[in-house]
Amino acid sequence: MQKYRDMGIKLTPQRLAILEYLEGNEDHPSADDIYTEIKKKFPMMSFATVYNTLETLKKRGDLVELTIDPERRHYDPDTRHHHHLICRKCKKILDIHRDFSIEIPEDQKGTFEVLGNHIEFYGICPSCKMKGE
Amino acid sequence: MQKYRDMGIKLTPQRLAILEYLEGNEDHPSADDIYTEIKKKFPMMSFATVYNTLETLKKRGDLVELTIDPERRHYDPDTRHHHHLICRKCKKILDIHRDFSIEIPEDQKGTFEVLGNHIEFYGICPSCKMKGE
DNA sequence: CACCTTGACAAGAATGATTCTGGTATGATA
DNA sequence: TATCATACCAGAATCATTCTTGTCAAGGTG
Repeated sequence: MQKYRDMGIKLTPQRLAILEYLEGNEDHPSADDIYTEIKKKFPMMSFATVYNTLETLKKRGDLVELTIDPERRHYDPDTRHHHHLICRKCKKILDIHRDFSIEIPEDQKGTFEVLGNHIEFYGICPSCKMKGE
Repeated sequence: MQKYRDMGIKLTPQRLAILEYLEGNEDHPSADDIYTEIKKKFPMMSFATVYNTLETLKKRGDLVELTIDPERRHYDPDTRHHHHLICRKCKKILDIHRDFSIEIPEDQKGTFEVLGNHIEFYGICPSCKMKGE
């Protein structure tokens, strides 16, 4: 996240902790991951605060919500356009920074205004491949 | 779905109703959509039956679960490999049948075994564009 | 066709992620 | 430092999905 000196958002210790946790984080944590971690430092932390903060960051465009796991939402502080590689076994999510120029041909797109895209690659990660048969 | 004469699955009126509803359906319904519709014919229908049947079909490979909407799961009886176009406003989901040859370059993929991919295009559908400014 | 076994059904309880509520506390600003 | 908007916490509420249990019926067999 940009230096927390941001503008327009009230800085509280809880928010700072969340911002710090997210900064450079490439694990695509869930709200629960964040809550559990932050709670170590702030035992009074409430789940509502985590969700509220995530919502605020999302609205400001400093956080992206991923809809990859049907069980729970994951969050990605990397707001640059990129794609994901997901392990079918351990569910780990990896970033793919690469531009694939994909365009829907006119005849299928019609007047649908395409604003963007997101590719999910799925398969088996190295460590799972080693374990499993 | 292939002619219900399938093998290995016990045919019940409830299942037939669900199969019929799904046959050729391109609306990507949620469990609730299916439940609500089938309930008209079978007022005794239980939600558990819908979920059980969907699970069974999924296991047999006759149904694909879509993780596109963070609110609820959607189901697609079209099991051919294809992609989706999602309207940011009305959340409508459209099919894109087109092969995009996308490959992750070796240096990023490493020994990750990529089995497939799914592209989500998002934007504004024609009817929403017309309504909104 | 009658019987039997297995698996499907309904109803409702349980679970778990996310959202909401209401009252209190605290940054940011003057 | 006083003010005020806004964030915080705790817990309740919501809602999709899963689980449980007792009952029943589909499909195969004789």
